[in-house]
Amino acid sequence: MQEQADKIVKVLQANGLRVTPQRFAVYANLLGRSDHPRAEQILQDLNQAAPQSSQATVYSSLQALKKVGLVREVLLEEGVCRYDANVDPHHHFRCQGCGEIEDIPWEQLQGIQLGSLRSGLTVGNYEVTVHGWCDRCQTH
Amino acid sequence: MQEQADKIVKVLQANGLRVTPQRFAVYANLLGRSDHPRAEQILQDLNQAAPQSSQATVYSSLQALKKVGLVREVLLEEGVCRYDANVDPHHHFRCQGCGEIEDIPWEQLQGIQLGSLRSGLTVGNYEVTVHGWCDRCQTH
DNA sequence: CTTTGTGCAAACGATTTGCAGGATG
DNA sequence: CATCCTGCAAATCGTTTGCACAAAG
Repeated sequence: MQEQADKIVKVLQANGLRVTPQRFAVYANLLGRSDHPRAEQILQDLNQAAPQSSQATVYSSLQALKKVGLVREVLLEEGVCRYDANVDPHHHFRCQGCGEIEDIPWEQLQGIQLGSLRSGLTVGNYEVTVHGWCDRCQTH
Repeated sequence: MQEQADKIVKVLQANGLRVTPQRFAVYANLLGRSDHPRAEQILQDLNQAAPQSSQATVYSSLQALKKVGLVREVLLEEGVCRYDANVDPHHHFRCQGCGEIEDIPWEQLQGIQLGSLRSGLTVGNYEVTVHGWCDRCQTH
């Protein structure tokens, strides 16, 4: 636990970010969950027991973390921005019933051929979004 | 042109939508462009010469068109909802420089194997989003 | 004539900003 | 001790809503 905390501090510093209790808490919270929360959900989670951070600070922490590449945005619903501390390439599955978002490991969707894209386009990265129904929402 | 207009009227009716000048204009506008505009851009385009529609009506027209499946949303940027009258399955390319979004024909990204998804998930549809740089933005 | 759409303005939710005080390196 | 961060409240952006009037089928 302490070891984990030290590691987070080091990662933040290595990326040129000052380590403040709030920023630490936001990043640690995001690392500890895989449900792609929105800023608001992180805020509530942090302040559940005792006030730890303000709304504006959560937003700015997320921006800072995003800028250095420690978190990324996940955009799968209209007007909703979710965050993910898993920055390794992976795909997403979104349940059309409950809205839950689940990671799909990179290796599980292989065989994509990007070679035939129109010339003139330079590919940086790509990802697949799968829409469907999860276990609990089979009765659509 | 007139032929095209008649066709649009028929499509709207076939989908159970009343044909109003505003709704017609929104759909025709979207059909005539491939740049995935936001609601606001459609509004401005329509009212460029003379007032044709109000903001609220553009939004509600888009909702109605979306509900019957004549247009779809494209979500590739934070907090921004774009619209597309091309509802055939296709993928998207987004330039990280200028933000331009370009369609990628479905056939151009083949070979995706969805078979190995975790059991319990039912696949509805999927799409690939490619991030990169377009012709004009090669100097990143 | 019944139902649905339009336009206006106000309301809304999510995110951003300005600024003064406080903490970090 | 210079720089950057925090917290508050106000501002902003895109979108939605309530309601009275108008138009479509």
